[in-house]
Amino acid sequence: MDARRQLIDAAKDLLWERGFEAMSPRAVLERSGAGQGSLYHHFRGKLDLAAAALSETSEELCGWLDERFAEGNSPLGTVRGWLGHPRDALKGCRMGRMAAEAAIRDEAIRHPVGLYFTRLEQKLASAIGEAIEAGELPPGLDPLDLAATLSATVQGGYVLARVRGDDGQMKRAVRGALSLLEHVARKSAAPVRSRRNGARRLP
Amino acid sequence: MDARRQLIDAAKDLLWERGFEAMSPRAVLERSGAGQGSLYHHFRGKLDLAAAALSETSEELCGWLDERFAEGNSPLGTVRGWLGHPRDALKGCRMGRMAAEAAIRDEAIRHPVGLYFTRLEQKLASAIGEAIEAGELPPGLDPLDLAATLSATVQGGYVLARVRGDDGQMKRAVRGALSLLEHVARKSAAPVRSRRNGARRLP
DNA sequence: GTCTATAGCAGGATAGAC
DNA sequence: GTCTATCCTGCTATAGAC
Repeated sequence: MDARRQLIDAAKDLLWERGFEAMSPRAVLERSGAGQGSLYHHFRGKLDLAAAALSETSEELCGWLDERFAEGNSPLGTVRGWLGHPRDALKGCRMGRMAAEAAIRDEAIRHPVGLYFTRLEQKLASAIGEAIEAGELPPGLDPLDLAATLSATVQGGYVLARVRGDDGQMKRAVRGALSLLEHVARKSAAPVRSRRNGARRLP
Repeated sequence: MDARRQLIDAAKDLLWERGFEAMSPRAVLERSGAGQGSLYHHFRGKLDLAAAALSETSEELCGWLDERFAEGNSPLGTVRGWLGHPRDALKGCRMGRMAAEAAIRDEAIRHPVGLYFTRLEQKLASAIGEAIEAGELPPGLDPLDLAATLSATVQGGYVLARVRGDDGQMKRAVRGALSLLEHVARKSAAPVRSRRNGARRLP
């Protein structure tokens, strides 16, 4: 039962480093230290192993999101904090990386990855919605649209950084997004701040 | 000399559909109708062929950018037009797709891809700069940062669409970006519009 | 220049002993 | 449950005839 753990851990790493297509069962075995039989005893094959590994990674990242978005900042501060969080741009995103794989069409692969982005979108959209209610952002912005824009900016930041071989591309993309938020926020800072208390998020 | 053409055309398609790792020389040969020998006569191998194919695609897309950004709209209108241009989100970006490939570390692969994004960034940044000078956008926005944000939004739109299996994600990401631009533009519409004529771009 | 034939090797999975 | 040995397939490249 320990071999299963080792196999999943190795697969998680390799999926991040190489992606699904380029992750060979052999490489997983070597890195995990397990023997051939273990892999095919615990999993139906490479795809099944990858699905298990991605599910774990997805849950870890979702857990991280839950923590991050539960902290006691203002809604807009939370969004800014998430945007500005340091990222190893040249390594790529463990979930977003799967977008280029043909296997993303397979439900077993797409499901865990999709879950992460669904969760991210929900968290962002609800923080944005609260920011609007609190007068930190102007009404007229659609929270779902803006959530998609911001998560796309980060995912695109990974892409730009990798194709240019320059981790500064992520920084620029994030700075630009933060700057847009600043500008729309400044605009709404004075006029609103009204009847509604906004939704404070602390206990 | 015709075989070379067929090979490159087939490679361009396959790189888009499957990416570099998953593009086998065999598949290229089958699709192109050429024989084994032709490939290794005209190219040193798979990587060399892929580099040639990506260079062509990159030039085509750069040419498209040149046309697109030379049209006679206002600077901000040009940016909006590029953002809103219809895209087949689930197919992915022919250039951005390469970000996930390990081969992106190879200069022969990264160079043509990087060229496209450099060109895109220049076009966007200069249009944004002109928009600022013309008072369509507020000063205080950094054109390079914003250019990175917008190209990242589109690239991320592809990623989100593919991992969610939902082409609407691209639309949302783009709508959100357009909406942010609207808001910062409205803000600057009145105050500026001053001494400088802005940079008109028609002949 | 283009073709067919084939080499050499790695990927993914299975068999069967322990 | 875990191991080693092994199978089949397809990928990448080369050889050498036409």
